Amino acid sequence: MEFKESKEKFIQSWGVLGSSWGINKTMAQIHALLLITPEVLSTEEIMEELKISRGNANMNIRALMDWGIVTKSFKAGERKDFFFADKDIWEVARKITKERSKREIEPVIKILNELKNVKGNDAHINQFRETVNELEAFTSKLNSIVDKFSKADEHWFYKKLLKLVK
Amino acid sequence: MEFKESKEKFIQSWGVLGSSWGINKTMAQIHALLLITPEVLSTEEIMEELKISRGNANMNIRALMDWGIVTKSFKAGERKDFFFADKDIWEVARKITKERSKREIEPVIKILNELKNVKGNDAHINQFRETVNELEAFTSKLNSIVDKFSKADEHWFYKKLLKLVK
DNA sequence: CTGAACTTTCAGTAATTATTGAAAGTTTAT
DNA sequence: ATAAACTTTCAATAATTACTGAAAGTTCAG
Repeated sequence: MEFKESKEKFIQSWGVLGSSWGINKTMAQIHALLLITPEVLSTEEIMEELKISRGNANMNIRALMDWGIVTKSFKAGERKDFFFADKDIWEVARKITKERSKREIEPVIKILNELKNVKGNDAHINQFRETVNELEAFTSKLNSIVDKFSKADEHWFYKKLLKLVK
Repeated sequence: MEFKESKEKFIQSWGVLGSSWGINKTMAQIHALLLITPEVLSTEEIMEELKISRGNANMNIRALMDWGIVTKSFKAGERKDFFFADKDIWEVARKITKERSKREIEPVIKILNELKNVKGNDAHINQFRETVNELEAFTSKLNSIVDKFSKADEHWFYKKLLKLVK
């Protein structure tokens, strides 16, 4: 396969994967492009490569910076901004995990904890309470694993996981 | 908080969580409703409770059955279908994990493996190859953990995880 | 068979989410 | 201070995705 074709396929696939995990397509594609590019890229270059508008590029680059997986950089004598992606996949996974836990899992745990306190004692309320309790326990456990993961240094966790998988 | 209010909040929250993880809102809400309902429900009852149309209810119930987390049931002397959700959260998580791995992760691994073979040797191609290799390695490892998880019996894995989190 | 009870499908529509592009804002060299 | 170079914002629009409801399909008791 030609490089150009491979590159397009890679960017395309990463976009699809992103969409199915609640990350928008363009954001995932910009990230993919930066991941495979050895040097830094300007907004213009990203726009051109992905055939997207300035506004779209700007917003999604910013989102990637908010997630902490893309960084702004400067070139001597140049006025515009350049960007590059953290190439360490482990680190990227950690940051994404942490961010999604914070944005999506923690608020749900909070709500589940509130809902535990519902009063009453017919079959419906009992089933409700049981489900909420189980979900809360499960989600909290999951979240604490995720948290451990997002704080661990690569080696510690990696070794543990490998052992787990054997 | 009143039961009715709690119930609505729960269904609502589960819908939001679903959306941000690529599961459609209604599907998540139907699942939430079935989870907290001790007895089986008919399509009509689900429609009524969630204020959704017959078509929508039908399609999403079917999707839940495809995922293996909702089951059709029959009542003696009644002609219509009734449904209930598997209440074992662990089991539900396993099934969802397995299904998403199959639908979303495995195809990506396949593509990454194809892309490993790109020929050439300038800086761009080298970076491309390196990124693709790392992503493939990472994703495969992740997937094998997920696979282990989806096959393990509750106890084995649970114990290991607990040790991990300590 | 027939038709009532029920389920499924799907074209049309609504709701949501993403994208554009031009205008406003900011920064910096002169 | 000015204006060129660049970035950000956001209202309008496009694209995508979800939902409705009526019609077609299926099943089964009589």
